[in-house]
Amino acid sequence: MTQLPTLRQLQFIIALAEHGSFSRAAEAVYVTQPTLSAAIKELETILGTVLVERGARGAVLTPAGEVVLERAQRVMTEAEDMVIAAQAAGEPLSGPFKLGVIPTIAPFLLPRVLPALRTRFPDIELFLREDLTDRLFDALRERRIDAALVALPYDAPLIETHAVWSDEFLFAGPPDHPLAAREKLAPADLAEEPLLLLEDGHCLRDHALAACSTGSARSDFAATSLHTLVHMVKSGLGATLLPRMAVDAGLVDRMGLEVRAFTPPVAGREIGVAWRKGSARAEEAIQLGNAIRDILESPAVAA
Amino acid sequence: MTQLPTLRQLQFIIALAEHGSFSRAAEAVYVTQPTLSAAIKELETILGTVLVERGARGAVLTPAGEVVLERAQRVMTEAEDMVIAAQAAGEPLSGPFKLGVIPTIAPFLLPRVLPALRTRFPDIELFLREDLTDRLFDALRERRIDAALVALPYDAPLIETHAVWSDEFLFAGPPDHPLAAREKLAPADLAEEPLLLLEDGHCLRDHALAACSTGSARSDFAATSLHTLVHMVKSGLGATLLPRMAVDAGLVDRMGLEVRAFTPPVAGREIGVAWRKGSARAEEAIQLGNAIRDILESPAVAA
DNA sequence: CCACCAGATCGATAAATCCAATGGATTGTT
DNA sequence: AACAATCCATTGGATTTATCGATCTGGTGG
Repeated sequence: MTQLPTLRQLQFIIALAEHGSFSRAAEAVYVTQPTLSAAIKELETILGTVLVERGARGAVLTPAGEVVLERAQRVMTEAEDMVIAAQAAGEPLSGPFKLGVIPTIAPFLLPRVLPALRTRFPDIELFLREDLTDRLFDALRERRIDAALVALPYDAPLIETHAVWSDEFLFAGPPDHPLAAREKLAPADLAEEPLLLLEDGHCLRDHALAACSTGSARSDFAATSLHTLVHMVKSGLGATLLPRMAVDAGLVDRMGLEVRAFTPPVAGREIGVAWRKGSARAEEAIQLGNAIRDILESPAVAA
Repeated sequence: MTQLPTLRQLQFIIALAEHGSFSRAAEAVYVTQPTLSAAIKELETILGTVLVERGARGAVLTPAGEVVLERAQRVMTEAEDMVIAAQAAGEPLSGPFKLGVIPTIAPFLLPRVLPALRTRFPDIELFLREDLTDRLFDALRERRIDAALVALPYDAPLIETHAVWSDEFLFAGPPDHPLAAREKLAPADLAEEPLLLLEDGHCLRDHALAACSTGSARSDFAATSLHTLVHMVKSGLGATLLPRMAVDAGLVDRMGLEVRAFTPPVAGREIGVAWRKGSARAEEAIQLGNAIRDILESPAVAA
């Protein structure tokens, strides 16, 4: 068995590469320069290769050093992931947990579930971040957040998901809208109507368009949030599809809008949790999703 | 910064999981049982979780322990890869190197390049393994071999390749074969002929079939090696395509077969090196491939 | 009830880690 | 040309850590 390096040594060479100087790297990892020098030297002995070019102006990695650096960073993140995964396995959903939520879910879901979540997981410190799906997925891949609540389906590499519940689409239009009077109403009936939707980038836009298969959106107007969207509908600019969750949360209360469900089969979008493939907190993400489902299914508390 | 475990501790818990007993695991990693006990205990402290269920009949991992085990194994292989990559970067193509070669290349290529390879890389210890492409790729993925010489294109996940040289297909048939007399000969001309090929699993079979687009093989006969294949051709069972490399190596010498090149554009297969994606020896595999190309392009030594 | 085996504990010792101080080499400045 | 400023290597000694042998404890099965 060949001698293995120490994680500490890997940490050191990463710091050395980052700072380009033994002294400054040593400072960064809270050891003295001789300690770091000795550690690097021993790492070079173990690996049988010179990793660092020592000069009067500091230290530069050799090509072999670059190779080692890259691998060392991977080893370190894997090791850190292991620590997180272990802590999570021992005491799930405790400590800091960074959750991303898309803007068409956040304002309607969070007020409803956050209190219950805190009751169920008293040790959790939930950090929330509201952003578009694309950017949340980027954040997941870059480990800036632990999980995200998004609408599915949404194709994304290196991302895994777990469905939590279905969010039905409702028709919403001005009171005098011709479709509002129909007995039966299918999403496809909107195909001929100009649809008022959120601006590009919001997945709700794409899912709504997909729901009324051949429909096309008004290209001259687009809303930046569901709240502005309903105001635009109120102004008679067109009809739209709203997620039931937003309506239940009171999005259109006292707006004087015509809102009605579609005749079955209903259309909608699937809400789910997403996490980076291989994430140390994948199991927790699933548990969180299930907990949210439970909370949503339990009778709502009267305000 | 959270405290990180030691690679040694990870090594210990892997051994513990493997042997199911503190004493035997300690033996396996050449420490005493108290040492291993202390190390595991400290690992549990660092991770803040109980990893092992201690019982009178030995030790069993807790669910959290299983999670840690899985991650720990990944960290360890990453770390080992780092050592290998570093050593390879410092002194490329030295030490043991396990190379797989497909059967339609090995007997014709190796005698020609092995001596020169040993001259060029005197410190290498080349271990050779002859097998079908599928099995070589499995071996690459399972880290049992470092690189493989195969024929491309060949679709395989987690495998990367680097083309080395092109191996032209030649027509081979009995002397009285009607096609042998043609002035111009294209692979497509074989479409109507019954083709004699290697048995299923050999990539040469697929590449040859692809070369004469609509061709179909004789389903009643298939050869197990190129040597038996030429004997079957000699017996008048049909015609075939042979890689030029095999012919150059003397496969059909004194056989009395009609062998001729196709009129350009010629058909053939690409020979290349393959390695597991992310392999620590990817760079060496490429270098080895380039070295083989150099050797093949240099004037052949007269026997 | 008693061996027996497994793991925990203990005390001593060997080894690794770390630091402060120092040395040698190079670069930039006066 | 001498000097000051960096930078990394080295040294020696203090501290911490790892490891071992011996021993203890607590379940299991006979």
